[in-house]
This record gives sequence, structure tokens and C-alpha cells, in this order.
Amino acid sequence: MSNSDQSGRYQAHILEQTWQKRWAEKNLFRVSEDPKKPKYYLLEMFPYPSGRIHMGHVRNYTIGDAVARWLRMRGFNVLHPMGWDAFGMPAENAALAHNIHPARWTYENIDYMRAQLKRLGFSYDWSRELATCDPSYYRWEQLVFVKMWEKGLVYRKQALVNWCDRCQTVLANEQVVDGVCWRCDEPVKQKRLFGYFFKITQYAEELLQCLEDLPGWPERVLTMQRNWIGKSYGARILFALEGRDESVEVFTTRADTLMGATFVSLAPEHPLVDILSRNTPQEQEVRAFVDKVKRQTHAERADEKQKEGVFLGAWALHPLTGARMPVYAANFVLMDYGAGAVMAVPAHDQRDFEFARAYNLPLAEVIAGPEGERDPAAVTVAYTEYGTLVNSGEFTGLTSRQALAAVPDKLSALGLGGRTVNYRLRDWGISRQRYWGTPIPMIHCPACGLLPTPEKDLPVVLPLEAEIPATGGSPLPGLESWVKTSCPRCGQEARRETDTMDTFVESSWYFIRYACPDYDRGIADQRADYWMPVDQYIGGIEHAVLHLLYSRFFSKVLRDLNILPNLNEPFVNLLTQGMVIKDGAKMSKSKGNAVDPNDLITRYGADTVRLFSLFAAPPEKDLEWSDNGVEGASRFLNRLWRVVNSVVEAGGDKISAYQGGEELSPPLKELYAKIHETVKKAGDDLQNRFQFNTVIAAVMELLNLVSLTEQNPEVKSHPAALAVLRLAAETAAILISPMAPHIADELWRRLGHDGYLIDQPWPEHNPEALTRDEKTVVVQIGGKVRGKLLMSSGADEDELKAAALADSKVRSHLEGQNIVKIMVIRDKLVNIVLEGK
RNA sequence: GCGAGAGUGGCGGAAUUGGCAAACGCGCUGGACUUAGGAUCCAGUGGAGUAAUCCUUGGGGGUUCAAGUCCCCCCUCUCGCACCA
Repeated sequence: MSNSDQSGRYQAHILEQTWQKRWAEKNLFRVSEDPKKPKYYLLEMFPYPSGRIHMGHVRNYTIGDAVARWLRMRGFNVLHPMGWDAFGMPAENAALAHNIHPARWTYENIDYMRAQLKRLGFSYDWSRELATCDPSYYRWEQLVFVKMWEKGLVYRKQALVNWCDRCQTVLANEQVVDGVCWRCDEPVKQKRLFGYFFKITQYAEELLQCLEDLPGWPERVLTMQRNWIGKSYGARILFALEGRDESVEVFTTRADTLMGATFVSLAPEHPLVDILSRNTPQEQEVRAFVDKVKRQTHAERADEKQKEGVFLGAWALHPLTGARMPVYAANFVLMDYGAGAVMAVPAHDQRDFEFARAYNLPLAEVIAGPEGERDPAAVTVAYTEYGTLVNSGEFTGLTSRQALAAVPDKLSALGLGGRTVNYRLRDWGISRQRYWGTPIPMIHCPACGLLPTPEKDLPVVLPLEAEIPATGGSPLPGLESWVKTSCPRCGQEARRETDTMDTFVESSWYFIRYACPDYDRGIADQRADYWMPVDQYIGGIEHAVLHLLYSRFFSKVLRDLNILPNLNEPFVNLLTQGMVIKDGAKMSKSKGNAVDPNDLITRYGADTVRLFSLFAAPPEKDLEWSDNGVEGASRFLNRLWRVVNSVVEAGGDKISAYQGGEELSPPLKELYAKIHETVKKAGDDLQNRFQFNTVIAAVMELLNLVSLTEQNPEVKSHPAALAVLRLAAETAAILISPMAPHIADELWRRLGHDGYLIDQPWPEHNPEALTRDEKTVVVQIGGKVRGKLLMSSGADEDELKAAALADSKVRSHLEGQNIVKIMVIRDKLVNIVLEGK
């Protein structure tokens, strides 16, 4: 047999190369808009071109490819593209380490990784490939930026931002994970800097509401986004400051406890902290405290459980009673939530309670629980539940729930606050003090101020002649020839913005670019309307609030800019695949437990690697790596190879597959039924949850039965035997083809077909083939299996009862017992219920 | 603390609407073919017991003729958020 070595193993590489070449020559995976077919946009998260692909990529893209091929066989017009998330820090680090330009490093990596992906035989429409670092890509991003600026969706401000010393750049809130930089694990600091911000908060409510419209997303991701947006209903309350014009605004979700407020706490970063303490005896002490807190990293501060603070030397006035309340700066008050200030109610908030205790501040009991009012002197812990208001003047006697409305309404009437809604979500800071990114298309004119680059001057091309300074950081501010420009309004000398955009901006819209791949024709046209939204998105859970939230925001912005007026949500269905684990940890180079896909492909071939990735675990679950498991996948493909070839050698390629009609002997009939059962199961399992693992298991079962049938001596003599075996071989090849496409196409050809399986219709099962003459019926006594009967299919209740009671094994269990009842489920089960059981 | 998800053999994992628990694969045991086997094929493989039989889906209760699956309580693990006012 050709294409096999002496041991009978098929030669995967030769075969795979041959088929990959044929597919490419035929442009088999190139698609265009086709009104005659239903469209399906299938997308996997594009990779960062870090150098080589890893097993996580292999898994992600194998799942996607199997889905794509399967849908294509089912008659969908499938858009399945691939590209490169090509801007970012590692290119700059590599530039420093290896003295290579980030552009060269990036494009060389892309070339290498593209070849790796091609080796795996993925069915991408490569004509749509993109790299985000290409000016033809980011020019449209700059255009969107300018339009957003004009619409007020981008602004520049000086703000406290997250700063990573190692990356020498700003990080968005979403990029600070457990207080450290999401990319390099450096503890994140706070720094006051000018930067550009996307007004994602303007979309907070919509981003929250539309989560309801995403039933195809995992609950986990929806919850994470909901938490991140963090909507809460509450009140804003203004506290006047004694002897001053300013007042302090606080946000609270517990306006019902207002009458129990005894002091006010500000975040150390709060602007009033400086102002209030200035020229007071406390000034030095306040400054020392604020400095101490500011020196702490994000993580250190989050870890700090000790409530600490300092009196600012100022007094706030209770809005309803006018009582004097000391104003503190406190370490547990966060500047970036609510108003950065809280009214302190020590009796009913645990943090305030601890603070009050530490600084000897008074406590006022205003909420009584079911146990009644507590003695303030005996309180050891804050009572934080809802209850009934006490000691609360006109509000006394109201329930918390009633007071939550009544108190803010009263304040509102007094002009001292009112009901409000607060979101945890902050605007998206997109300025990065980096080189390898999309230049922010803004110009600073000494006379006219800050202006966007006119559309006709786009793109603002990132200058490739720049060299990364040895100290790290961006070379752009020092590149006079590039920075110097003229003001688009007055024509005088002006300077370009030298910040670049967060790379998450590029990945927020790349899925639209794939739909309209002609880079010179604008960001999107009616083709995007045809393809969008993405029907199925597949990627890692780590982007649950980063990329997946930004992309949703960006889609809504593009809609509101009238670029894609029909777009609302970008991703209809989301599949978050699990990690690839080895020795109990996520595979990674730094942990030293990585398996190189290249080595595996060389050793086993792409089909084996793909098959194992799909077989070892269902897509959403983590996949435990197993060298033996890969062997098993390889063994299976070799078995498939031998079995199908044996059918071919018996002449199976010269006859047509069994179509029904001709009478079959029992073993052949069994095989025929199994074929259709397998078809049904494969279809159902893919339809339901992309359960490739069970589909593969089903094909394995089919193949096991084929072997068994072939060896059965009485089968050989049957005139239809070869036709049934051929049907089985053919079905196995078709069903396995989305997962192991190369070997499947080769076997398809050996079976005498022309063309490619991806163009074959996905098979439908024949319900008639599933019906068997005989059914195994289980006999239970009191729910325990006591016997099995082989009954003719469709036998009625009485027949089943009689047969069950006649069974000798069953009878022995019934000895001396009274039968209460007999349950019969046709073709399945008889359950005999005994007295006293 | 809040939220989400999960607990099934030695391992990865199966099990439509409640209806034979452990499919399929790995590993292991024995055998066949072989100069050889890390190829291939066959048989076996949840636990206890010589056997009949009994037990078994984290634990405990319940509903039901029948529960891995439904209900209640508890335990453990993973993930996310977390001084959120």
C-alpha cells in the first residue's frame, strides 16, 4: 500500500503536504458574499506574533477549524479569517535584547507563525489576512479616533493613572490584575499624567443592558462583565464644609443610614485633602500620611487591612441636622469609586466602625434589626443589614427600603443631593508612552491648542527609522523630524502627539476589517453588513473583561458614528476554550512545561495533533496534556487508515455504497444501524455544544464495529457485505474530516471520489436504518437489574411482562414475594415492584 | 465576603426528557504473531467476594416503580470580583 511505511503506519507529512498544496491551489477556503447561502462568520481570537505558536493556539484554532469545516459542509457560507495582533511591548523588548527593529522582528515572526498555522491545515481565507501594525490597517483606526474626538467620545485629561515601571507605560484599569501589570507582573503604581480617554462610561448602561441579549455567551463571562461595569443604585449627598464655599460630595448605597453619619472620610488622593489641610496644625501630618499611602503599590494598598487615617482640621456639616462632623483622609477610601469620599456610619458599616474605634469617633445607632435597637456602648461589630430606622428624626419608623427613597428625595428637595446610579466602570485610558503602536493622530499647536490630524493627512505613519533608546521607553518624543509638523488650522509650527494607542484598540475592531479586506476602500461597507456580527467567537477566558468589553464598546461607537449603523453586539456566540495544562499548571515557556507543536507535527502529523486536541477534553474545559493520549490519537488514525484501505483493497472503491433496500444479515444490519447512529450522534453532538470528544469517540466505536464485522466469516459471503463496509468507511472519513481533514480527503480519494470533503454535504441519518428487529430490554426488580431480554422491536406491554416473568433468573428473585406493580417502558425496560420495598 | 462553575474507576472523560453508571481513549494484565516489539491483533480490566451476590457517581436526607441526573442541607475544589461606601 503506498503512502505507508513498512510498519503499516501512514506517512502523515507527505500526505498532509500534498493536500495542503491542493487546497491552496484550488483556493478552497476563499469566500465572498453569497446571497444564496446562509452566512456564518466564525472567528478565533487572533494571535500576538510572539515568535512561535503554542499548544493554546493549536487548541483554539483546531476547535475553530473543525467548526468551520463542519458548517461549510452543512451548507453555510463560512467566513473564517486569520490575522495578527501585531503591535505591542514584546517587539520593543526584542528590539533592545537583539538589536533588531520591532517591525522586522514582528514581520519575521508573522512569517514563521503563518507557516506553522498552514502546516496544521486550517481552512482560513488567507486572502483576508491582516497585521494591525500595517499602516493600511491602523489608518482606519486613526480615522475612527478622529471621528470619536469630534463627537466627544475621546478627551484628554490629566489624571491619576496606573503606571508600570518595567513597561514604562500607562495601563488601563482592566490591565491591572491583582495589583500587578497584566503583561509583566510588575507592581503597578499611581502616577499623574496627561492622557487620552475613551468615554466608555457613556456606554456603561448600554453595555450592561445588552448583556441580556447575549444568551450565546457563557454565564461566567456575562457575570464578570456585569461586575466590572458595577452598577449600583444609591444617593449622592453634599456635605457643606464649615466656613468654606466648597462642599464634599459622597456616594452611598445606604442613604437610610444618613442620620447615623458621624464623620466624613476622603480618599487620600481626593483634591480636597490638600485644600482643607493647608495652613492647619495637621498639615504636616496629613502630608506624611498621603505620601505614605501614595507610595504603596496598588497591591500593597489592597492588602492593607488596617484602617488608618488622619484628621484634616476641617469640619463638615450634616445636611439634615447641621451637626459638626470631622473630616478625615482614610486609606480605605478609593478615589476611583463613587465620589472618592464617604459619609461614615460606624454603627452600620464595618469599615467605618473599625476606623471610628481606632480614632475614638462617636457612633450613632439608627437601624434596628429584628432584635431591636442595640446599646451603642455594647456594640462590637457594625450592623449592616436592612432594618427599621430609629433615632432618625422624621424618618424614624421607616423601613430601610422606604428610607432609601425618602432620604435622597428629602435631600433633593433641599438641593443637597438626590438619588443616583453609580458605575464602577471608568473611562478607558488609551495613551501609551510606547513606540510600537498606532500613533495617536493629534497635533499640539502653541496657538490653537490640541487638534486632530485632518482626515486627508491620515494615516499618521509610525516612523520606522526610529530606534528604541537603550534605556527603554519611546523614541518618538526625541524624533524631531517626525514630531515637528504644522498646525492644520493656523499653519504655524506645531508638534505631533507622541503617545501611541493601547494595543487593545486594534483588537477592538479587527473582525470588521476581515469582512472588508480592501484596505483602500474605507473601514467598512455593505460587506461588513453582510458578514457582521460574528456568529461564533472562540478564544480564551482571559479576555472576559478586556478585549470582549472593549470590542462591544467599539462596535457601539462604530454604530453611533454611522460607520456600521446596523451593528450592535459584535459576537453572537462565545466559546471560551479551556487552558492546556501539563503537570498541574498552564503550559508556558517560563514554567518549562511547554510542548512545542512543531515537534509534535513532525513526529505525528497535523491530523494527530488536531485530533488529540479535540478528543482529550470538551472545548470549554481545561485540557490535561498527555503524551500517551497523543499516541492514542495517532493509533486511531492509523487504524482508520488500515480499515478503509482494506475495504478499498477488497474492491470497495469500485462499487457504490449500500443505500438500503437489499436484505442484510444480522451482523451487517447491525453495522448499517451503527453507521446511521454514528451520523446522528455526530450531528447532534456538534449541534449542541461542539462536543468533538464524543463525536470522535462515536467514530472510534464505528470503526471498532467495522473491524469486528470484517472478521466475521459469515459476513464475507453476503452479496451486500462490501457495499455496507464501503458505506461505513466512507461515513467514517466524512465524519472525521472536520477534525482530521488531510487523512480524510486522502481516504475519500482512495474510495474513488473526486474533490474535497469540505465540499461534501454533511450526512443526514436515515431514521429507518436505526430501527432494529430486536431490542435488549432490561428487567429490573425494585430498580435493580436482574435480567436482560432480547425482544422483538415494538413488543407490547403484555408480551414484555410475560417474557420478564418467564425469565428464569428473574423468577428466582421473585420466589415467595408479592408483586405490587410492573412498570413497562417499551423497547427499553420492565421494572417489577415488590411488596414492602 | 459576593458571584459563577465543578466534584463519576489508576488517569482524561461518557451517560437525550430521570430508565442497563463508567461509552471512547490512556494505563495496566494475559495471550497471538514475531529474531525482536515501543508495531499490530485478540481477551480482560470500578471495588469486595471462590461463588451466588453485595457495594459504588464528594457526604447526608428527600421525591420516584426507577436518581450521576430533580429537591433540601452540608463538605471540598477551581475561577472571577473584592476595603465598591
